[in-house]
Amino acid sequence: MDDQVLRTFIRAHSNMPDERIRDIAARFHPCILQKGEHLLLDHDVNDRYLVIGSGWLRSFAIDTEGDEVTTAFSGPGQVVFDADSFFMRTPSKESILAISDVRGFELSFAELNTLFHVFPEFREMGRAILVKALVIAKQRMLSMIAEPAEKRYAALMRLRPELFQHAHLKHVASFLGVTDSSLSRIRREFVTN
Amino acid sequence: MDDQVLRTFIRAHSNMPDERIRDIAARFHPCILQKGEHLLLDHDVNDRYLVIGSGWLRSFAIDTEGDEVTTAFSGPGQVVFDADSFFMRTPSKESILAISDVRGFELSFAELNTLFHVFPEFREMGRAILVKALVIAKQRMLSMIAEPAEKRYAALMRLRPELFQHAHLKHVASFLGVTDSSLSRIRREFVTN
DNA sequence: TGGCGAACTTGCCATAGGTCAAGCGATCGC
DNA sequence: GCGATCGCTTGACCTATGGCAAGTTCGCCA
Repeated sequence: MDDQVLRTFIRAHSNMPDERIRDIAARFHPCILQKGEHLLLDHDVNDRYLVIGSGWLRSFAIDTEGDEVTTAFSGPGQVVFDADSFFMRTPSKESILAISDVRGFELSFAELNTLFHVFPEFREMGRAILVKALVIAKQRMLSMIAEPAEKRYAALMRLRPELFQHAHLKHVASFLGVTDSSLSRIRREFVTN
Repeated sequence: MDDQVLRTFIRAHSNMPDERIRDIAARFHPCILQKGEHLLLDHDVNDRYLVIGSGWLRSFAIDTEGDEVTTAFSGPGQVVFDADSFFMRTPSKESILAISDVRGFELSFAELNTLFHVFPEFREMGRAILVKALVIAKQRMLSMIAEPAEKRYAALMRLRPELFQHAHLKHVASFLGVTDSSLSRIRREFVTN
């Protein structure tokens, strides 16, 4: 598979010269997942740092009631892994599942660390990605606290409309922090108004 | 001021030999803040990476309604800074305020980066701290979605009881994602039961 | 092609939590 | 020492969202 997507990804998160980007991209391995396959299973140690070329994945945790809570949807041009498990080498508290056929490029923890060591700019990029993940988590937190479900839905619709083409509404619902029934009612308002 | 707290902090987040820890600790500058003083003001670029020796700080953002939402309380032995602003050199979306007199040790962005460069183990520690912050944000997210306010309050009471000695209840309320009235009612249940 | 199950919707009712305004005790400035 | 202010509580009422169960649509597979 062509690693154009991968190079674009690296370029988007750093400002390295193209040659350096090519060197780094060459270290990744192609990865293929079929719809329904897991990239990571709850309780395993995450050892796959995946940059998505095509397809979508869903990350989710199990809450105290035993219900799934979707924590992320990831699509083309995004990286997906559980930072906690991956970097701390601990059993993961979430699972990551392919919700369509997926193609991409991946690295193991050891490989990523080697690259971090060899290319300081790539290490910087790694940090920037962590910081961005943190920003996203904090923003989601804020909107959970301060915005009503309807506004959160509208924002998601506006910012990530493609997501609705690939994910089931009940998973979008748990991502938004509402039940599927409530999401259904919210959507009705949007259609009729 | 004695930098014992600082060395304990470094030891808690890495496994460097004591000598190395001493070298690193020596690079920090003492920091003193009076109650009511800001460590960081909304819209400024955060350039202070503070390890708290004594005292408490509150981090908060302003929501779309213009109301404060408390995003963190930080006390002795914790580090406080806005990762987004600090590492990305962008205007901060939150403020950090001393809610009691504070003593600690700080580094600027430039100084931290120099240390990261000189001591690879310290750089690892920096990453571990980012990852831990991300884990905390995700856990809070989960409990926001899956737990009722009463359970979130009970958990906070259990895990960080000291916090209630230093923070106003209305700020604890916005941290828990409820109004001060609701928190008051929740607390009543806990007293009478 | 018929039937099953999954995804989604909907109605009805229950409830957690929000809003607003008032009360109340402690603290602070004068 | 006294009024103003602040932090917190409380009551009355309201709204958003949840829980549950039934209904609908649709794709998939026997």
